[in-house]
Amino acid sequence: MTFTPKGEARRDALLDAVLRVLARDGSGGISHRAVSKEAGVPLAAATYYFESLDDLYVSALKRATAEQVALFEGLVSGDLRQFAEALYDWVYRDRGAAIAQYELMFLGMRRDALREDAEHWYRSLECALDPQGQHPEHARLVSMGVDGLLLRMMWLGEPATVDAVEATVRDLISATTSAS
Amino acid sequence: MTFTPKGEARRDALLDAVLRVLARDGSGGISHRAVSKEAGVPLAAATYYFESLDDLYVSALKRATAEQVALFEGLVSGDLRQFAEALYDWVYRDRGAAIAQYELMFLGMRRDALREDAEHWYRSLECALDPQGQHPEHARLVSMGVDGLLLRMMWLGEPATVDAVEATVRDLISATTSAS
DNA sequence: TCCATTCTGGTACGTTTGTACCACAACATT
DNA sequence: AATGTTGTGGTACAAACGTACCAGAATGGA
Repeated sequence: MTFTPKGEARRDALLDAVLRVLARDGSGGISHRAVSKEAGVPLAAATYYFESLDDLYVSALKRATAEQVALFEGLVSGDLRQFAEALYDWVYRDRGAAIAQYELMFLGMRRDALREDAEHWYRSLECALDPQGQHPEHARLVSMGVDGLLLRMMWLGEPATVDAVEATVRDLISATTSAS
Repeated sequence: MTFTPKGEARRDALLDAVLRVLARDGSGGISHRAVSKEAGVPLAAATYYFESLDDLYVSALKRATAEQVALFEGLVSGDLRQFAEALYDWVYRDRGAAIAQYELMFLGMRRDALREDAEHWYRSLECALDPQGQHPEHARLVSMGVDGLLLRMMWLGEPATVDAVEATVRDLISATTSAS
């Protein structure tokens, strides 16, 4: 499974397209034809670079997850403002993409091939909250809250401002500090 | 769209089948044929009682959501043990069904027809935590934590015992009490 | 330059899909 | 008993699907 640079580029274009289709139409919208059309490549390219639809699917998820993990891990620890901005941007900049990420999470629960990556993504959230690993129990509680916060943002569209997001994160953190 | 009692029973059987297929194969497994086969009725019944696949889908979600809401609302307020047991049973008794419920949540985010029900389900969690509506901000934070807890249970299989679930809920509640 | 590998893009095939249709059985109402 | 509504189940069909195939273009090392 080794490709030329140009081939690799086409492969990447297909993976990008998967994420766009996913963000636009949800997981039901994924098909060889839809993705290849979105990527602007012939149908056969999708079957040439990925041995099955499942492979295409899983590869795209792995990359999306890795990007998300990198985003979380790139956050300066303790900078709540930056953290809140990251959450805000992620959900509201492209709501479809954020929803897709969670849809993929649940897809990962049903596919062993994705489970490991999904757990990694999940735990990276904890690491962003507790980089030193000094308060694991605290991080655990806060990450639960942040997860719920993200769902609420996607769903209800609130908190609707960066400030409000930051305030909520601050509440979650300061609140659970006393219990850790 | 009114049906005879027997017709109504068949309709219900189809809705039940949707939930079973959903729990077993995920949202991608839903089709007229799969559902009718699962329900033990001919294909045409699925098209007779539901004007489209979307209608079947949406109707099943509405019922599943309503049941979930009833479960939450039936909880005796303040009885954390009972609440923890409800969460534990819901996730671990039939993990596929629990995952399906969340998959449907995300489906609801993309379909206006489901949005209202989804929000209702979501808010019923808050009501279970704060029946009197006396501490809305507190309930908001705790419900976020419980949401995250549910995801973690589905995903990582932890906390793995009723006691541990209860302890976590207790932590979430007592912790955020100080911030409300 | 030659040749083997890699990549291209069009086409084809067998399945499964959503949905429509229809002849008929069951039923309720008069 | 007659009649109109409602439910039944088999079948049909066009579309979309995953995937396989292949003739040839492009590419890179000998």
